[in-house]
Amino acid sequence: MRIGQLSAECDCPVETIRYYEKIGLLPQAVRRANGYRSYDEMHRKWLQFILRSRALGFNQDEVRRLTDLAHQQRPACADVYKLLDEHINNVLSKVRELKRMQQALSRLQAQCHDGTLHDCPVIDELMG
Amino acid sequence: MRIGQLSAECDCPVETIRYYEKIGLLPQAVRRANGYRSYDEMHRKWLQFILRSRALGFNQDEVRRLTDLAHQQRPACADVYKLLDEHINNVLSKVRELKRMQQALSRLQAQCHDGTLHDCPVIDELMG
DNA sequence: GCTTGACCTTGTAGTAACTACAGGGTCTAG
DNA sequence: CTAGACCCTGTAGTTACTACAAGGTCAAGC
Ligand SMILES: [Zn+2]
Ligand SMILES: [Zn+2]
Ligand SMILES: [Zn+2]
Ligand SMILES: [Zn+2]
Repeated sequence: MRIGQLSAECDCPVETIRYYEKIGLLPQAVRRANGYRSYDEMHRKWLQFILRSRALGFNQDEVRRLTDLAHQQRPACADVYKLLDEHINNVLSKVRELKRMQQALSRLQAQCHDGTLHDCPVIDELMG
Repeated sequence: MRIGQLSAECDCPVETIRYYEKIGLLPQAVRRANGYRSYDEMHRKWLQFILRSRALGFNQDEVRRLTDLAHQQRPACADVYKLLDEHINNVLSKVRELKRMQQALSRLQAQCHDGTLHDCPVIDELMG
């Protein structure tokens, strides 16, 4: 399988695949005589592993730790559990931060009275 | 007021102040004979305006639009209202995305059974 | 046989919003 | 007169990609 087909099957840009290889997340592709990268099912599995992890919000360092764990013959559940725990806490604190913003923003927006005012109090409040 | 004092008063790193000036968010500081930047109350107001906006999650482009509005003699409430509306929607969609992640992560974590297993099913699920 | 087009290669530069120096100048206190 | 705190510019690093530029490879069609 060449990179284009892997890209299509995993719905992941070719540049991203090459990038993951370059930073050592994805195992090196086998090279054909003409220099083209060649992939097999194993590569596809790893790429999907990475993509699923990214979709769950893990950053590159966390994905690397996950792949390291996955490379072990018997991945230690406790390690995975801890990694998930830390990450869930990160996600939850981002949610809290965004909700705080959203509430402050909605409170500000209410001062506009549907935008019918001619001199916006929001600007005044931001100026302090 | 020199940059150090402004930095201390606004709790904002000097580098960030210089950066905001460079990208044109903050009005140019007046220069003293020795080349040092000199600030007055007006600058402090604008810096705080920017910092408050950033704390509400507005990106640089949005902050620029906000400062443009704030520079008008009578800021149009409707414009501010719309800007807030768009931004609130961005924030809400980020919240939804993060909640989706958090739920998926918690579901995965539950499969670990408190990390007492010796072969982690999370890894298997991520591999697909 | 030759060309066209899709595909592949590398390497570099750009994005957002800063942050961290390196290498140097200025000013005040002891 | 010198140590230390402050200031200057400019460049490079961060994250996680994305977008070229410049060029090589290969199969199909004329
Ligand atoms: Zn587990
Ligand atoms: Zn995380
Ligand atoms: Zn308003
Ligand atoms: Zn926004």
